[in-house]
Amino acid sequence: MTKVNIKYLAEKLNMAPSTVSRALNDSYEISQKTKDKVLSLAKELNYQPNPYARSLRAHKSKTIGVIIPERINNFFAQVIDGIEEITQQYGYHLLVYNSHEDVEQERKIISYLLGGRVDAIVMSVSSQTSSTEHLEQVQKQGIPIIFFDRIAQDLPTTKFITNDYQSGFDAAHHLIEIGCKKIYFLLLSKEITIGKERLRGYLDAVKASDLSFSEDWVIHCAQEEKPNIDLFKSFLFPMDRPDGILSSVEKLAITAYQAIKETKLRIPEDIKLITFSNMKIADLLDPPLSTISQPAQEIGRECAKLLMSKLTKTKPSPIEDQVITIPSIFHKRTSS
Amino acid sequence: MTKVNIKYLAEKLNMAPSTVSRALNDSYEISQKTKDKVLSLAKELNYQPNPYARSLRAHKSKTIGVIIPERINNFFAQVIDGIEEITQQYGYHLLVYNSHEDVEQERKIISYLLGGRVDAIVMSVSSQTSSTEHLEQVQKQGIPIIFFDRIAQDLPTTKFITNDYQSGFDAAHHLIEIGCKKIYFLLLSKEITIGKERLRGYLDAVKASDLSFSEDWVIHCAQEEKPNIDLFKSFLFPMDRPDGILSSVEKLAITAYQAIKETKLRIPEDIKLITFSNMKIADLLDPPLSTISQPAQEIGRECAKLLMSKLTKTKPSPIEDQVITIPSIFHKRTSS
DNA sequence: TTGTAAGCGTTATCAG
DNA sequence: CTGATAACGCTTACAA
Repeated sequence: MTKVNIKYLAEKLNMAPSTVSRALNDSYEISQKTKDKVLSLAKELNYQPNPYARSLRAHKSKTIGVIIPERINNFFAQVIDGIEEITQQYGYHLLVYNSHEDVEQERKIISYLLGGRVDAIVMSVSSQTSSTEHLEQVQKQGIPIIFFDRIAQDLPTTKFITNDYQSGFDAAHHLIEIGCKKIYFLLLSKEITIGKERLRGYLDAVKASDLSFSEDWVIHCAQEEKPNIDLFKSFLFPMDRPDGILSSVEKLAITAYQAIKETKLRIPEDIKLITFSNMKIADLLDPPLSTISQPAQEIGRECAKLLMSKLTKTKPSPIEDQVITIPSIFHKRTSS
Repeated sequence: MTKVNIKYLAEKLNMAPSTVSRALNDSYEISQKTKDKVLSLAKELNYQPNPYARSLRAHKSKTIGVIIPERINNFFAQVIDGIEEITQQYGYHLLVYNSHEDVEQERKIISYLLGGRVDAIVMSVSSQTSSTEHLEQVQKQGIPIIFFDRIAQDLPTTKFITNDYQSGFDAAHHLIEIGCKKIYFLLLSKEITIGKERLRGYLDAVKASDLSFSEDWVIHCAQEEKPNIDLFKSFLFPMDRPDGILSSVEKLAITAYQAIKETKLRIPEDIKLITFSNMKIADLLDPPLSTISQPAQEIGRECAKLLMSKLTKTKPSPIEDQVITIPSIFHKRTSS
């Protein structure tokens, strides 16, 4: 475990460390002969530059922090794949954190990242996140932070979302068109923007129809599966049950499927269901599940492209305060 | 974007940087009064230590590198959650990389990690990985590396796996018991250990029976979905098709479901199917899919515990060369 | 109990 | 074209 560093190479070669450094960085002011000597020894001894010395010197880490609220979720996995696809082309690394939908965790993670560990942050906020002081902190420290999907609306930065309002509207409208009279909306949290927007679309569609909407059509769900199962069964069993469900996130739709199975109701005959989801196997469910799927990889790529363009520019321009919308796609399947 | 560092604090407080440093680190040789002053100013100015300066000095990064072959996969997501659960208790960070089942990518990632960027690596090798020079490199550099699930058998280190042989045997045995006469085995790659072990279990079970086993019962699949669909249909259509399938990984089982759907064969009447998988919603598939599910979170936790115990010890002991088995669980559902 | 100084590995600046 | 030197922010002997 000999530590081969620039100094060591320099000694071996009878050169100054600075010369070695320049040769390694292919500086124009070094002769080809010297470069060759240095490179070949470096290769032979398997020299690897110390990233932390570099970071310390350069004040940048070539590392991006990614914070998601849930890891076991295709959507977020796809987004990260998209981010990585771009960032790795620029030699950037990804520090990935799971906030588990918990603001406290989120705050802690943010505080870790404040010391310059990352050059930028891309995140989707937890469903509990209402106050955004901790996120403002990040900006104050001069660390670029951008959001996707679950965004912090008030922070002046770029946010990537899908057309949540329109998708919510369209999905609800579709349910109405195929004959649903009582359509429930499954909401994970009223804090998060996507929930709000999807809900708004749903509400507008329902209210524009001649259905007799009532506030209790909007179901405020828990994070955990157990209470949700009970909650869902409580409104599925009675005679005045809904005949349509629009779920704002995949997790709740899965739970709904389970609850419906237990009630012996049939999909889509007795109850129709649509959900926002990036599940690969919606086709294979019983019955195939209608989904609104988000362009997850693309969202990730766009986030990364934006950051890379900002970070690799010598004269850094600030990140614009804007919302960029990448449309989702509705996949009609048997469940609706 | 004022950079508040120790020097800056020291100036403000009229103290030496070393005093501030010691106070921040709660050194016993600093008076309570001084500590209070330092801490309060640090808090006020929101001081965050520079992790890279620390890393450079301490020769450790408090960072673990995680390499997986696929991110959109519940198993790996769960493992990472398990790892993070433990490492964050110790203040460690996770650099996560996706090799996309590609050895070249894997090599590249490893080379990034060689410079001391991480204190240890936990990984699952790509299905293409046969030679392991690049992994030996890591050990030579003195960086602890451990494996889970897809292991590099020959490297002297700790590997966490599940009882792949036994599970393969049991699943095949189960298929035989419920009447299958011709059981195909879906193999992703003959390079990876889990494939080999699961296959070995399957082979032993089949050969111990009175089925007329033939080599072509073992299907060597491609990485991509398209060719696999065609491959599967090519053996599902003929009269002498199999009546049982054991899939060594989730991805192939999904593809098999799709192919079977297209052939109009019925599961489980015409063909029975079992797969290794950590899918949450096997229950909701049509029909519910029998799975062998691995204790993913626990595997992650165990990997992390081992590393943490090694890394946080002052007198570091080497990582033992051993294979630790954590058993999988068979969930019988309708598909078998 | 506090201060001084050196060094972790790199690279930019300034000389030569 | 190459060498010496300083500095990034932090910690730790060693001094006081």
